[in-house]
Amino acid sequence: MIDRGFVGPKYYGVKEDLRRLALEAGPEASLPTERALAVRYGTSRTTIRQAIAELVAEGILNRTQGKGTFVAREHRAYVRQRTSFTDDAREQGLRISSIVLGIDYPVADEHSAGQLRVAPGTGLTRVERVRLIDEEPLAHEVAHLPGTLTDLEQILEQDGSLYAVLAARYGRRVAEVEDTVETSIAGPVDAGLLAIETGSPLLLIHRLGLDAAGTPVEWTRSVFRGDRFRFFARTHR
Amino acid sequence: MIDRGFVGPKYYGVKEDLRRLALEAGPEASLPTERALAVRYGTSRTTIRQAIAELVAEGILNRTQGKGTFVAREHRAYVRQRTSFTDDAREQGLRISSIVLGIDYPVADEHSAGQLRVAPGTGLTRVERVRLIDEEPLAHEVAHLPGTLTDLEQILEQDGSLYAVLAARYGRRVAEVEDTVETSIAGPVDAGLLAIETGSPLLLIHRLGLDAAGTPVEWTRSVFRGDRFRFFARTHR
DNA sequence: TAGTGGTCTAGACCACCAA
DNA sequence: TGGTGGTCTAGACCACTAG
Repeated sequence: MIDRGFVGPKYYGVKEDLRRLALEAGPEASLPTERALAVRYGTSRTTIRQAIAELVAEGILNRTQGKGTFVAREHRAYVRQRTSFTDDAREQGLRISSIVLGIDYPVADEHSAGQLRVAPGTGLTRVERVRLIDEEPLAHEVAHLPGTLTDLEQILEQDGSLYAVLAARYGRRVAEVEDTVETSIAGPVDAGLLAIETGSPLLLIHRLGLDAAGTPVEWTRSVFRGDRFRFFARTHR
Repeated sequence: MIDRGFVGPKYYGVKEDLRRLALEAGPEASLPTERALAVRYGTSRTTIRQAIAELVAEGILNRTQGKGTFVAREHRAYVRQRTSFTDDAREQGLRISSIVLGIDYPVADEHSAGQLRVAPGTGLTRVERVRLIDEEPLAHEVAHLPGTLTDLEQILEQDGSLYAVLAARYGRRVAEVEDTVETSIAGPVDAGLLAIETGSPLLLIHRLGLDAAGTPVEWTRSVFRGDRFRFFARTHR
């Protein structure tokens, strides 16, 4: 609605041109090598890499050391419409799975105690997982549960839904959830777990699950791949 | 919970060291120049810039051409708890304002018609604004309203809240909103409007406002600064 | 005008992958 | 082994800010 004449730096022109090429070439197509692009555009490889880097951050391109640079499959389709990752995904007919990285039993520090509304020093159960959709890692989650639930591990392997296990085994039903959503940047750990590059944008979501009485049942910190995930919320005014 | 030994590339060590320095120095503190840091760390300026770039993307640092690099004021405190930016901000005691970039009257294309559930070709009112908090640009919004509301401009200047104007002047009350939240990357236009760098992470939010009968009243595309904004949602299961 | 960050170059070596 | 992307260098010039 406002006419914006704009001429940016050279890498920006390259970037927009590559974006167009990627769109035409379609998913899975491979791009020329960085060195070839540098020749084609009459620039240095650095300039090409700056352009590619931003397109990777936007989820348009993927690149793998030793292999090459490719047009990403476009599917930012996953939403979080209800309250359970498992339910959401099943509803969309997606094959979901989890890798349990670890379960341990720390005592509540000041922050987690405040979130879960228990006394600092209370025993907690902490579950660290990577969530996958169609075999692709999508999220890294650390859930904090009040109490020491020592038989959680075996149960979780059967049914990937933490909420279902909490309800069926422990009688803790989540009736309401509070989410905060913000952006974050992948550090090397999250980048490795999610198979993305350091510096990629993430959605950082903190979720507090409450039972019908308003008692906290679960407090989870999750990072989701920013290029694959879309958060959905419906609010009555 | 999982021990992760990690030694990254050189720029990553510099980055984490600068992060610590920034934390110690406190908000508004100025960093040494890139050239000075290059000498201090025994690297090239390129390496220093890569470290700084990621800290800027995380909202830890700001930099301005010709001035220098500074520790950002930490305040990612703004939430969107209710349904109106104006209400949310007032509730938190923040000074908010808007700049109306333009109002025009396009006809609905296929996509906006689908969102607003009107026939393609229907007249719309489009309002493009920059939203500011404490004089700082925070969001860039383009709202689409069904119908041709030609006297909107003067009214909006008096009361910044589009929702309030829609209710008071046109009897359209928003009873429910649906938000989708995803990440995006600032292009040059958004970067200029929001006073951030190209490539900075953004929260891209699409909001559909419905009245009590479920009729769409407003459909808005917003980009929020990812380093300053936190989205909040409460959902009953 | 001096100094800052912004962009770009041409090249080097490394880490990883596939044949 | 050859080719890819990943990191890094030493330097150049430009655009912008401030005194």
